[in-house]
Parts: sequence; C-alpha cells; structure tokens
Amino acid sequence: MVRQKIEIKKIDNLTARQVTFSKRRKGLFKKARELSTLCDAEIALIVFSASGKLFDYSSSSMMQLIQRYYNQTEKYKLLRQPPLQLQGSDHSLGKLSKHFMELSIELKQLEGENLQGLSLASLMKLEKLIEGGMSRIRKTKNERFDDEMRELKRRELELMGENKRLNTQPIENSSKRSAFDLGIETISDSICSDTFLKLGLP
Amino acid sequence: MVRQKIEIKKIDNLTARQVTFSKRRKGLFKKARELSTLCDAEIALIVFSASGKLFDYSSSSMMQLIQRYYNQTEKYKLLRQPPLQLQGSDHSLGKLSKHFMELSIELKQLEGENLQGLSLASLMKLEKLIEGGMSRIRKTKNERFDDEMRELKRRELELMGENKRLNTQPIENSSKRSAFDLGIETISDSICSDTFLKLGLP
DNA sequence: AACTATTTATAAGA
DNA sequence: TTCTTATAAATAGTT
Repeated sequence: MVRQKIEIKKIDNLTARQVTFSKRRKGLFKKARELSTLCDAEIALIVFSASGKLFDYSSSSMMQLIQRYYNQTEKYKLLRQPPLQLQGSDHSLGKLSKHFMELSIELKQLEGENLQGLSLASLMKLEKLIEGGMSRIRKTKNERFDDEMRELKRRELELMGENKRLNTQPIENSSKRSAFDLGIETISDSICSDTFLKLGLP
Repeated sequence: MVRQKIEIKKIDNLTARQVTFSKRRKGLFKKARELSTLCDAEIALIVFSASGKLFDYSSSSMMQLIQRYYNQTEKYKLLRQPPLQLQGSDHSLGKLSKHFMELSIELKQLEGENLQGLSLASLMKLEKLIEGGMSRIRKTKNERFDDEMRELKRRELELMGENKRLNTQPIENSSKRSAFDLGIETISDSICSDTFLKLGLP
C-alpha cells in the first residue's frame, strides 16, 4: 500500500510479518476507538498474534458486549430454525413449557462465557443443581419414548391387521402397504434428523 | 481527516453520523481482514451500531475465539490473585454468573410441572442442550480443581522446604514445627471436607 | 524506531 | 445510497 502496493496474502518473511503486525494492529485499534467515539457504536475487538499473544479492545465491558452478541445471534438462529415443535405433534406447548425452553436456551448461552468467573465450589453446586433437573428430564423423556413406542406398535398391529384383511379380499393393496412404510419412516426421521443430527449427537 | 480534519468526538448530526459509521465500519472490517491474512492473526470483531444493529467478523470461529479469549484472561487472573478463597463459596460471583445460578434454580422449579407438556423430540433437544452445558460445567470444574491442586502442592513443598531449613538450625524449633503441622492440617481439611466429602467427587 | 514516498481511507460535496 | 475528489492518515520499504 505504500512505496509499493502489496498483495493481501500471508507475508512470508517472519520479521517483516511481525513488523507489519505491530504497525497494522496499532492502526486497527485506533480505527476501532475512533469509530466507537465518532458514531456512538459499541465495539469489541480481539486479536491473537500468530505467536498467541492477546490484544483486545472494547468500547465498554467485553463481557456485556459478548453477551449482547450471543443474544442477537441466538435469537436469530431461533427465528430461522422452525424449531421442531412444528413438525412433531406438540402444538400443545403451554406458556410455561415455552418459558422452560427459553430458559434452557439462555442457560446454554450463559455457560460458555460465564463459567470462567465461577469458583470451584460454585461450579460443583451448579453441577448438582443441573444434575437434578436433568434426571427428571430423562425420566419424562423415557416415559414419552415408551408412549411413542407403544403407539407405534399399536399402529403397526392395526395396519398389519388391515393389511391381512385386504389380502383376503384380492383387491389392489400395494398402495396401502407403502403408506404404512411411509408413516414409520416419517417418525424415525423426526427422531433421528431432528434430534440427533441437528444438535450434534454421539 | 479529509477535506478538513475532524475531531474525534461524537458526531452531532445524525445523518452525518450514520454515513460516517457506514464508511468507517467498512474500512475497519477491511483492515481487520487484511491484518488477519497478512500476519496470520486470529481476529474477532463485533460492532453494534448506535441503533443496535450487529456487524461482526471473525477470522475463524467466533465461539472458539471468544473461548480462547476467556482462557487467556482467566489465566492472567489466576496469576495475579492467589486463589484458595473458595470455601466461603460464592462472594466472587459476577452479575452474569448470579444470573446463571438463578436460571438453573428456576429450571429446577419448573421442570416438575412443565415437562409434561413437552414432546419426545422437545425433551431430547432439551436433554442435549443441558448435557452440553453440563459437560462444560464439568470441564471447567475439573480445570479449576487442577489449578487448586497445583497451588496446594506448591505450597506444601514450600512449607516442607521451610521446615527443613528450620530443623537444621537447632534453635528452639518445636514450636515452629507445630506451626507447620497446623498449616498442613488446615490445607488437608479444606481439600477433604470442602471438595471431596461435601460435594462427592470421583 | 524513524523516515518518507505512496497508497489508502475518508469528509465533504454532489 | 453512491460517486467524486481533495486531503488526511496509514503504512511498505528503507535506513
């Protein structure tokens, strides 16, 4: 950009790279401060050098800014992800259940960043607290799972019965059978892709 | 800075401020990208406009970068403040950490009544959500535990060294030695009752 | 760390 | 918003 225009790609020479890093970093931080002051913007800037040294600036509290960032992006994600209640059967989510979901999402947002501030004792308490909630979630989940299973079994029997009945009456029944298969596939699908895949499971 | 040099203070005129924000923001992000490319640096940049709109850039994953930032700053904190003030549990909780605690308590209160309204898929999602938080809690807890352990070991060695030194000087050392023993007992105590017994560790 | 020739960024105007 | 342009600021290469 000066004396001779340079190409924007990694600078090969180590010394030159370090010098440029130092100069441009200073420039970048200055620009960040200026933008914040001039335009009343909130800015967080984190820079790690290639050697791992940390440089940072934030116009106010780094914690608050990052929190605000999470809130925004998480809200956005929630909006664009037609969140699974729709495809399944639960239009029945009450207000409190929704609140519950929101809470756990907020929980998710919080732990990554704020855990660092907690003491060992606090972390242990937290673990116990959440363990308790978790066990009840698992219990309810398993009950619900049993319910689903029973329902599937029941439908299977029902369909098999129907199938048999149709077979005794020699009228085209292949379409009926494929309808059954489709039904099962849809349910498996909603468990697998929605729960396991989307959320990154074992 | 052009046509006429400007002073770095909040621009009064709203329109001018918005225009400048747009221009300088573009410039700032460009500089950030260039620095990252040229010097192999890791950069995270978060900008909120005065009106609350979010703009962000990160040379790799924002999450990873922020996590790395926390790790660094936490290490720094550990170095400056000799910890061990953990038994009188959480006076050290920041606002957000407190919020986290409150949330998990609310979570605990809620599940009893509201879990019933959730579908299997929702419950599974919830489980994963909380499991993720939990694993991070455990990870952080273990790191914290290691830190404390190391610090205790270091102090133990220090005291043993001092003790030896005092024993070689044959001036009334019996009182000194008992002081040493007392010190160790206090430390063991804090490990046993506070950490292992109270909260049930591996 | 300084210098300086150029490039780049940008304030003001259109 | 976008462009133009005069000028301030940043900086690559050099010392």
